[in-house]
Amino acid sequence: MAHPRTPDAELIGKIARVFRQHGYEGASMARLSAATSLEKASLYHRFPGGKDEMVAAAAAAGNAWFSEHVLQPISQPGEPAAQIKLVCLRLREFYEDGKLPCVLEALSLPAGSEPLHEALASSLDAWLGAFTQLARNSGFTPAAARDRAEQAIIEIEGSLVLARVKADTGPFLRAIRKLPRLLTEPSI
Amino acid sequence: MAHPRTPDAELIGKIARVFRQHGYEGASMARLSAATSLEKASLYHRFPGGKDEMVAAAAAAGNAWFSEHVLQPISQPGEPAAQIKLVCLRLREFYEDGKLPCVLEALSLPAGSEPLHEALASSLDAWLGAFTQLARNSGFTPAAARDRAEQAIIEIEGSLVLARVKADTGPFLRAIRKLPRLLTEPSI
DNA sequence: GTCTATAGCTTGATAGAC
DNA sequence: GTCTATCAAGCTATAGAC
Repeated sequence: MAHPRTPDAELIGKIARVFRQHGYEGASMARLSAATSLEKASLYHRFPGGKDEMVAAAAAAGNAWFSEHVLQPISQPGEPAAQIKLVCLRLREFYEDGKLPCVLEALSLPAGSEPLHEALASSLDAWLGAFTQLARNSGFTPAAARDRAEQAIIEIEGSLVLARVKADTGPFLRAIRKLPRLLTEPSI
Repeated sequence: MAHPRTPDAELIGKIARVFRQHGYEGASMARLSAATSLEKASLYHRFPGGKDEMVAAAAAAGNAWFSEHVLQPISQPGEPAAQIKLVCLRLREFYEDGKLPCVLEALSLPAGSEPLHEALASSLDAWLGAFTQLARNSGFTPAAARDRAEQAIIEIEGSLVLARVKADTGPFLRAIRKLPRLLTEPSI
C-alpha cells in the first residue's frame, strides 16, 4: 500500500484530548466537531474510517508523544538521576499536572475495538520496558527493576484516578515527586 | 402476578455492574434492559428519574456494600492484622479479583451529574478515613497513617487499570497481597 | 409491575454543492 | 477541504394495555 496521507498533528491533538476526557462512548461526533471546529462531514473526510480511525489516530499520537518525550530520553545513555528528573517533567506535561486522564485508562473500557485494546496494551508494555531499563541502569536486579517499573506506573495511574475523583491534583503531584526514589534509588 | 417484581437489591446490583463495566455514557438503556431482563419501560417505572436515578442508586449500593463489608469491620475494635486480612478478602470480592473496574473510576469521567461526583468523592473520603484509622491502630503516626491510606488506595486503583489494560489480574492480586504490610506494618 | 408500541431527539455516517 | 442537508439507527423517555 502507498503511504497513507499524513494527518494534521494539531487536529489529532484536539481529537485525542476529547477521547481522553470523555472516553470512547463519550467522545461523540458532536463533541469532536466542536473541539476541532470542523463539521462532522469534514472529520469524515479526514478520517474515512470514522470514530474507530479517529480513536486509533489519537491513541497512536499519544503513544508517539509519550515514546518521544518520556521514554526515548531514558533509552539514551546517561545519568539515571538526570533522566528521571526529565521524565517527571514530561509526565507532568503529558497529564497536565494530573488534570487530564491517562489515554490507557480512558480508552480501556470495553467500548473500543480489539485492535485499539491491543495498541493500548502494547503502549503499556513499552512504558513498562523503558521504566524497567531505567531501574536496571540504576542498579536494581532485573526482577526488582521490573517490580519498580510496574509499581511506578500503578502509582501514576492510581493517583490520576484519585486526583480526578477528589478534584485535587495533589495525589498525582506527590506520586510524581516520589518517582525518582522509586525508580533510581535501590537503597529505599 | 405474571411478572413477579425483582427485589430492589438484586435489580440495583445488576444495574451497578453495567455502570461499572461501561461507564455512564456506555450504560445505555438497552444494555441495562438486557442485564436486568426488564424492559426499558419497567426500569423507568422503578426509577422514574431515569439513568440519573439509576446511576445514583448504583453508586449508593456500591458505597453501601463497600462500607458494610470492607470499611465497617475496620471500625470495630480488634486486631489490625486480622482486620486487614478480612479487608483483602472483601476487596478481592468487590473487584472480582481485578476483573471489575472500580465504581469511582468508571463513573468519574465528566459525563455524570454534579451530585453523582459529590457522592463519589464522599465515598472516597470514607474509604480514606477508614484505612487511615486502621493504619493508626497499627502504630502509625496520624500523618504517616494518612499517607499509607492514600498510598493503599492509589495502588488498588492503579493496579485495576493495569489489570484491565493487560487483561491480566496479576497486578491487582499483587497489590492486594502487599496491603497488609502497607497498612499495618510501620517497620517497612 | 411489566409489557408493547412509539414519540422525539441524538448518534454515527453519507451525499452533493461550492 | 469544508460546508449544508440528510439518512437510518440508536438513544432516553413516555403512553397506555394487561
